[in-house]
Amino acid sequence: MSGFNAPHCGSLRASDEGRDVELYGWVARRRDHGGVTFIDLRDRWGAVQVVLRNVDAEVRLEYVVRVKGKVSRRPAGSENPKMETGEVEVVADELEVINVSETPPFPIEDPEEPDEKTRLEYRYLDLRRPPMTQMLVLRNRVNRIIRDYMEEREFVEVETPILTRSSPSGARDFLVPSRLHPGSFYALPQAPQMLKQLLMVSGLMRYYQIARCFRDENLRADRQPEFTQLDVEMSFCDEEDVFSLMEGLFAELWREILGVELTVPFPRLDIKESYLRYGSDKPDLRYDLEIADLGGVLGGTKAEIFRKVLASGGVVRGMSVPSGKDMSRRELDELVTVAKGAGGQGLAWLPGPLDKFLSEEERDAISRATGARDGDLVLLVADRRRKAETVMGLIRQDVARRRKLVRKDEWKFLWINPTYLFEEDDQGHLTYAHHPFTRPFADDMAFVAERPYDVRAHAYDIVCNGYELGGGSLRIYDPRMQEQVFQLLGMPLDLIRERFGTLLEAFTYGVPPHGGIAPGIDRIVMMLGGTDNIRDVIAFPKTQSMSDLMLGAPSEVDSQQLDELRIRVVPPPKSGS
RNA sequence: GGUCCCGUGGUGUAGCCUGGCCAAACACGCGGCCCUGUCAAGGCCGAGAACGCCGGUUCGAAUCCGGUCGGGACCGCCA
Repeated sequence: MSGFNAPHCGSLRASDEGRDVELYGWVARRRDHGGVTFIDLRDRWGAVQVVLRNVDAEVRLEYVVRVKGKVSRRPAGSENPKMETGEVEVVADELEVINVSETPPFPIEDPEEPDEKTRLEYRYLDLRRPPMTQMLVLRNRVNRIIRDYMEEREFVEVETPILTRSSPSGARDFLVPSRLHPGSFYALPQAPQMLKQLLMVSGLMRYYQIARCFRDENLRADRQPEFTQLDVEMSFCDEEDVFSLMEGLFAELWREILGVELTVPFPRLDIKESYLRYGSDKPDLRYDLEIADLGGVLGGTKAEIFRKVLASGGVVRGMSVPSGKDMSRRELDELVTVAKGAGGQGLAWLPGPLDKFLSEEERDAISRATGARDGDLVLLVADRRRKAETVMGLIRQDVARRRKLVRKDEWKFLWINPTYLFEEDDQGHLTYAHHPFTRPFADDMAFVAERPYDVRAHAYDIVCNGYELGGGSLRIYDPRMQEQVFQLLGMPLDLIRERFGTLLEAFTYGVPPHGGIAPGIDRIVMMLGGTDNIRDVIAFPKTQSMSDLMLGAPSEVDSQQLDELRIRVVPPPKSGS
């Protein structure tokens, strides 16, 4: 028996009328009328109605069956416009149950989704649900379009190792112990960053890879410990080359998959402006809410809370909510909870309890700065700059969602560019915002000693509808500039040599100017598939606590394996003791 | 490391705030019977959960409190 080349259940159409077919699939639904029974037979391509009359067989949901019969046009009036195959049915004269099925732990055909936990435990059944199967197919189409696009432009896909060495980006590594070198470990790649730059030294000129990356950091709805990037690096390029390459790719994906024509080039937004106006480095521009800095208009305020914050170097930010005066106290309290949940002090609003602490001139100035009109409500946050921005950004999202201000049919792509070379770490020290090979604006290096935080970098993120879809930069190829950056960072020579030695040495043998980018494929598929859950676009994902509920990973291993690796496990301290 | 939400038959929900009428309701599914044109088929009958786990409060807890485990969202973290 081979059903491999059998016609697809989901592909039968009126034009197939009269064909004798043999179908293989799963029983998706059964409608037993006594004398006649209908089953919907499902395969990867869809489902078709099979008519069983005088066919003797016990069929239940999810049984695997073979059906022999004739494709017929359905009797007039009984067509089902809801099914792709609804014009036809297969009149069976033979039905074989190849395998029976237990009642599945959740219904395969129900549009209602079961609990995430159950889905992940029985992932193979979850993937049998048609929307999930379709998501896998979609992801495959995305990969294929990407490969075609890159190949057409003469990029070469190169595979890089999974067992590698810690790379110069800031996340925690996953480690793999070495049996032959006890006490030494491989690291799984956070990204093939250094290797793709080495390939530029190799003269490959145009590299790409659909690359698996691993980061041992805490998860979010759009973050998994292992994820896939379209890793790209190119020689002799400038930013415009990277931008137009990517704009072309996204335009192609959106056209092919959604039939949507994106407007290119994408707009660009300075990272500082993005934080100021939207409270985020990945703003969702499908709604118009904008944040204003109120430090200027409140410079001389007598209102204690604002005065204090400003005096200690903090900021006051405000945002007007159109017709927001109708917001209930309860709704405002919920916003306060959002603010506090993000670590903020709270949230104030105008008009509101604060009115009496502000002069009329101040209130007018706030209205002007935030663009508030009659009937609008101004939300205010006072805090350290970073915190105020985070809080305002979350409030902005929340307000947009609850007031239904999001224009759901829009695709708001933009580049976050330029960005800045350095940022402040926890201790207030200078540190690199990206990675230490990010190329600064050459002109800005003139004032690097005086105003290091104002030095712009040739680095960019691509953002769509509030998601960061990828980021990259042009890299430093001038050894003197590189040395200068390391010096500014105060990195000791031996540390530099240890972490970046290979790359720096390679750069002494003729390095071309180069740069790249790495869009996240999982998030791209999320956008195209219309889901906000990254687990939906990964066949076998992990939970928020990084468990695989189906396989039971991670698991303990037997002591013999540990002995071989010369590893001893120190049990975690009991909590409370 | 922190904050918040959730955990009730196979599945999805209700009940929980305002303890007792809840050995727990509804729908789907499941088992049986009837039915030759349905398509979330229909009709009748039936089985199935002491309410994640542990402890406490109380005369009495699915409902209140504490802890714990698991899932989710977010902050920190992470490109």
